[in-house]
Amino acid sequence: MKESTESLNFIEHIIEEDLANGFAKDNLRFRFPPEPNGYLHIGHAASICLNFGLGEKYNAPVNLRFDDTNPAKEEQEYVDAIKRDIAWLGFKWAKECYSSDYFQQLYDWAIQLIKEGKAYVDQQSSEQIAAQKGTPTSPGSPSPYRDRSVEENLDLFEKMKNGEFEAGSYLLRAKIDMASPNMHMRDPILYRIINKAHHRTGTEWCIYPMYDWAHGQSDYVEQVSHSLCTLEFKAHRELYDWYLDQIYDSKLLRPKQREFARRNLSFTVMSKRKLLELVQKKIVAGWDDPRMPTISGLRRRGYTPDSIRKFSDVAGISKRDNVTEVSLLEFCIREDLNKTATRVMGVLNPVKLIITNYPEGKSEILEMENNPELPNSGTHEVPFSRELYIEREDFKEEAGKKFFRLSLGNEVRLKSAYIIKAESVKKDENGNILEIHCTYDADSRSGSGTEASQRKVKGTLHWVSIAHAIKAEVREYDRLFLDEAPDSHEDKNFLDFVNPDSLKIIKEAYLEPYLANASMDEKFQFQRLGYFSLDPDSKSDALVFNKTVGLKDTWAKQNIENPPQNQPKQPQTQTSNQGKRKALNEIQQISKKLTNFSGEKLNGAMSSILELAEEVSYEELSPLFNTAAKKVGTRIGVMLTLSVLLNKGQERNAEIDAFIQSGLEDEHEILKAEAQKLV
RNA sequence: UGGUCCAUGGUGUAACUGGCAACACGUCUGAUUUUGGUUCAGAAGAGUCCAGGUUCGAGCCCUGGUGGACCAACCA
Repeated sequence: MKESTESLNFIEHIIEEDLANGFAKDNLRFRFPPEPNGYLHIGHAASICLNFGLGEKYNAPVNLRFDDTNPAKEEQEYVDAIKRDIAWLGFKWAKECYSSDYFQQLYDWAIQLIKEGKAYVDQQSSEQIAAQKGTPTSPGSPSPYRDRSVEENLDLFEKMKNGEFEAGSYLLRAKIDMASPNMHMRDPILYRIINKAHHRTGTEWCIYPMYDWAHGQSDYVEQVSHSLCTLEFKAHRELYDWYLDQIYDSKLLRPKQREFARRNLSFTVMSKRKLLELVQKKIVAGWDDPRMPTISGLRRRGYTPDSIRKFSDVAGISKRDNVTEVSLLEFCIREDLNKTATRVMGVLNPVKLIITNYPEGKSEILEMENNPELPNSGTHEVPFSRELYIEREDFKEEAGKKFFRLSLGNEVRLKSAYIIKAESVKKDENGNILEIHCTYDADSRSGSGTEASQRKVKGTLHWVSIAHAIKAEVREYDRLFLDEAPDSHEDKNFLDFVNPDSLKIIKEAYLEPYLANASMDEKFQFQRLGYFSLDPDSKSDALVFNKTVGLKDTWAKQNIENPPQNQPKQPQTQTSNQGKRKALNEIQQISKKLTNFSGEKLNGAMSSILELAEEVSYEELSPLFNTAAKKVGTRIGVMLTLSVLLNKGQERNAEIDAFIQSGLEDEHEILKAEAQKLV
């Protein structure tokens, strides 16, 4: 068991409490229950890591159960992809299960329900049934077929099962409560007729159980102790329990469902339906497009299982709506790759550099560290010669004080090689730089131990020898959407926010020859650029690298004006994405802090209160006259608001006078002063 | 208009039966650095949606508001 110092999430608290109440640890059992109708994404990873993590923590089995009750949507392809992804994440399931394994048991239980008068066959259209269902605010009404005899129900259900009816013509429904405030309890559907081959049971069945009927019973069959799912299933819990009540044998373990919030990531979408839409509309190249938040997309992008597990761990589990910043995910992958990726050099946007005092035709082999973070990671060879490519952005004819790279008359080091000095440039008729002419210090070779080699220079550049470089394609990715939460806008479709520049293909990048032998599972850091790994599109003579994530770049940051977000909350406008909050409410929140403020902050806060006060009515304000004496800030805010109302012609009354009087008698100077103004 | 759930720095989570609000990401300094990376040292940023109550003491408990999410597929 974990140290008690470690903080637990609320699910773990529930389990600890169950254990404390006598639940046997050996009976703990979990499951991850995907529907095989799409690929797993980073949101699923949260659930996978939660369930399998619990399994590891408590040494309990975790089943992988495919919730395959709808042959119209599900396919073997998805089953395979899901298994691959979970295994890749490094988790081992105890048993591979399928809801379809329990179809016979489910059917038998359904017969039992019918015999007990708790289920009936309906034969209305879906429109009729929907109409009878009522709305969340008004009760439903019973189906005319609700009170069929047991015999008739049994007979019809038998015929449904035998395929004697058309798809959609008959249903089996549970008889619960058409007036329940919980819509799911208004005679939910148990079975529907679907004439489609199932990926596992083929054409054996033509009736298929609904999610609610299958899920809890599957948990029960597998003796899952804690059935964890996302919040939108909260309302299903009552039904989950009702179904269990009907079939539960008290000698067996009774599963319980608990719900947690799904994890959202900023600048992307996280629903299988929407991801499928991106695939089908060819906005991305497929489920495993490196821009997709799918596990397979992240894998192709170069993310590691560890980084995803770390992300899930550090993001946590709770019950509130959330949008986690992608920067957290990026932190997790950088942290991992920094320790493991082999350092290499590649030039993405080349400009030619000629070392004029380096002998023509000469080349030499230099040594380069594989990974400075890993003590025994060794070195690899990198060829050096007279003509090199460096990054175009790494040269400026005239540099400012803060530019540490190459400029005319200044020295920089070429990583793992020599110190060079830029002497002149050759340009075309449009002024574009064609060549940079440099001289090098022959004594300054890295690792030679000479005094010259240890000289401090302002910058270090990566480079590649033109004669030895290999060409490769490099694909750089940016966020797929321009909006932080693209699917949270009622008035706009998430596709409206697709980033048109999310993919940048560099057809000819120049890489050091060492990379010719790169393998698919190797991770690289292209020095000063970021982390890269091979894309499966690669051929042995045509490599394709994906950029996983860039290095943190404090230089780039200086060149972009980014709005500081570490400022104290501006009291002025609190509109944000919370929708319009009531003005008074905002005033209250600002007022509360008034006594902590001084100077400009105080003035700012007070003037925004005065502004907001324009929208406040006397009826709203007057209850706050009773605000406790010790809550001075709120009382000042109320006093300010009152002054605005009085200015607008609000008549004075006893209530108002009393409030002003109380302010006059107060010890707090600001409050007293504001009250004074109203006398 | 009903039911259910949620509300803690910019973001994500903590705070065990009430006890001076913690951690991570992000942001900003400075040092080190043959990656403007890493590492190291430090800083700013919330008084916990609002109000009332209980209490010596409330982010945690009670009451009433406010805001947000979910619920009416023969989907899961």
